Amino acid sequence: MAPPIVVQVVVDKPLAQGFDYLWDSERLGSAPAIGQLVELPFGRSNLIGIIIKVGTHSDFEIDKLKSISSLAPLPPLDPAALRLINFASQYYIHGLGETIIPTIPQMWKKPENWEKIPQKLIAALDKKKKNPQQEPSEGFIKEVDLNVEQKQALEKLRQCSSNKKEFKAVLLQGQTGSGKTAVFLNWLSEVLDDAHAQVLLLVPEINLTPQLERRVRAYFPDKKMVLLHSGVTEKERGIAWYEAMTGKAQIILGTRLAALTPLPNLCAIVVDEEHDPSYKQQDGIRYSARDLSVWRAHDVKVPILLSSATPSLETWLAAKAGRYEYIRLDQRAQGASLPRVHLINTRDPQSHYSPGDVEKPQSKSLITKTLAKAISKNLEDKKQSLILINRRGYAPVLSCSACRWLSQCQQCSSYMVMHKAGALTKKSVLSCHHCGLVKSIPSHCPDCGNADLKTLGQGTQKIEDAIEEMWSGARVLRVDTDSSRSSKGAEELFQEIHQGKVDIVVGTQMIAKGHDYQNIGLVAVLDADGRLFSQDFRAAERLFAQLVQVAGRAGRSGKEGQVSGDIYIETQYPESAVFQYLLRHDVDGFLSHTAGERKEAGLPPFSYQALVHAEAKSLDKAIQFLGALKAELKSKGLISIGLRVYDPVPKAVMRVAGTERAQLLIEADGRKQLQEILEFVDRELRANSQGRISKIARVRWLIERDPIAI
DNA sequence: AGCACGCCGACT
DNA sequence: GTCGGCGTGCTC
Repeated sequence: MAPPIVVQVVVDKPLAQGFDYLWDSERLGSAPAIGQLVELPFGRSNLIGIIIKVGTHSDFEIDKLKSISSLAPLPPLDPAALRLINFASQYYIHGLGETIIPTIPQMWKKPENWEKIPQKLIAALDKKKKNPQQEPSEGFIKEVDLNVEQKQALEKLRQCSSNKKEFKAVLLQGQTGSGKTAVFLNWLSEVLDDAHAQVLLLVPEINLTPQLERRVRAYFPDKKMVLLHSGVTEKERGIAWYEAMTGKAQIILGTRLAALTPLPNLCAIVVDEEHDPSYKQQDGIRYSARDLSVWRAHDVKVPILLSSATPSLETWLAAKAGRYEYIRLDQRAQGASLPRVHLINTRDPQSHYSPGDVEKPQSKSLITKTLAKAISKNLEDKKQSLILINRRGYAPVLSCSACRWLSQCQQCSSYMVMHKAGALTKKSVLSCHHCGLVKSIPSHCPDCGNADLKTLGQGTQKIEDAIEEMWSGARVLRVDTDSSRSSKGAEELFQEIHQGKVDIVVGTQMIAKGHDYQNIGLVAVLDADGRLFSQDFRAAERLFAQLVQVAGRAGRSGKEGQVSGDIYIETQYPESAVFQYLLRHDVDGFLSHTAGERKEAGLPPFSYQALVHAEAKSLDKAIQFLGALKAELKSKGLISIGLRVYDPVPKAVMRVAGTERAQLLIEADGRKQLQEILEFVDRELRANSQGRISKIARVRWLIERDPIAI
């Protein structure tokens, strides 16, 4: 008798090993293959798993092995997809099973569906074919209509992709309005000349997909495009993923979660706004979709284009050093010019209203005199204004005027934010943005009974009120996650701006992303300083990118030709580098300056970092746990030259929803050194844990490679 | 992770 | 006497 077939599978549990099962070819009706999705009995439940090994041997006793119970009606994940997942698992120190299974859409994870899926799939695809979705298409710029600079960029890109089967990373750097999208879509059109070619197009957030989707449709009306992002329904996502992994879809447009989709005929990757922090996943396996995509392009030998107006320091330095191809677009296409940047020094009394001022508003103004004048002028010119304040709610803290009471959250080490009544909540409330706790507003101070409670600081709601009061005739719209959740969807709010139904928009960073408005004459940024002096060394880099992005919203080309807008930034520190480089629109100067600082301090990208996160009932336990880990590393002689292990510290927001959080920073001069120490840490912690919770003191831990916020 | 097994305290 | 607390160990 032939020896039994043994397959090894991985499952979605925080377990490092695979598990062996018997494969009954007769019952399952086919031979096993690596990458196949199967159902299996596990303990006393049934799970799904992916086959990672096929053979006849097992380290486990063969007659104690259970059998694979069923097989998904799905081709196996292709070898390149498995290599990518395997790399992600090793690089980010995360179990293979819990890396791979979460990338599969829900629809395919239910074995009870498997039998009926084939018919359903055929029906769904048939229906789509009969009623092709008619999205409006727009923004199609033919190659002949590109400007000289764009044509040169396109030519360079073509050279990069002309040698079939060669890896090439390209940075396409150009300010908003320089026509980066038109360049890469024209480039992709050539890549897509091959009828089977697949291209992966990544965008940071779903907000950005509708506009890009319409544009891609305009370029490729005959190509099959699928969308993969969190806004797509489970069923659609299951079908889109299937079409991508079987090579039926040519264009895969999505957010970071699309980066791990198996794509058997992948021929090019584009990462739009490559610097954007939302490419970094912040829970589960904390991967960077941009970094993984670069690895993937290298692995399957295809070109990858990274596009941005403000590249990440990592990418910019790689381009400068010649490791990446460097293509620049320095002109604004279609004749638009750069917005004028104005810094308003809020320490300067001249900026504020003084008692004698004629137009002095009744109440204390939240907006400086300079900015108020500019907004009035902009209203007269019949232009829209965008006011940015990166704080949701009415005020970030409520305080007692008599004692020292502040609206501290009971479960978190942060303050509860005051939200005024609106569609979302019937009454005004205090809300914690960390744990989600909502409380009614106390009428008296809980500590001293004083009835006079005051708000400190301001959020979008308070600014909205202030603006409505100052410009009573103007139509004001607030756009933040609260307003887009309660009344209308974000897309609908954006449409109102597009259609000119609004004069002044008040909102969070949300309004700055992706949407190109045609009639914005003024952009104001209130309270940008909060992020200037953050503990996080990347804060300035992020602030700069955001400011350049919002500045780009002003002064896009109007129908009448050249229109340039103004951007006003209120700050107490106009002399700081971020603002000074912004004033001159000097992206490269800022990056060069930042690179110098980082190099001096030995920070990334001149070193490599990882965090060990720890969560426990008490801060002491979390700190002690990390302290013991550090001591262990020291005693084993693992902290060698070029490797720094810092002391464990409480996190910036130390307590969330009642759990205390701490972290340990590990920094290495080389990637390999970091990999080795992290593998040791993982083995050590796993040996003393059940899952990711330590046996002693019950501390939940997690390793995070290349953290973007410290 | 999720779940059963197991060994000690305060309840019908 | 037993219900249930969570420490410990296992899942092929």
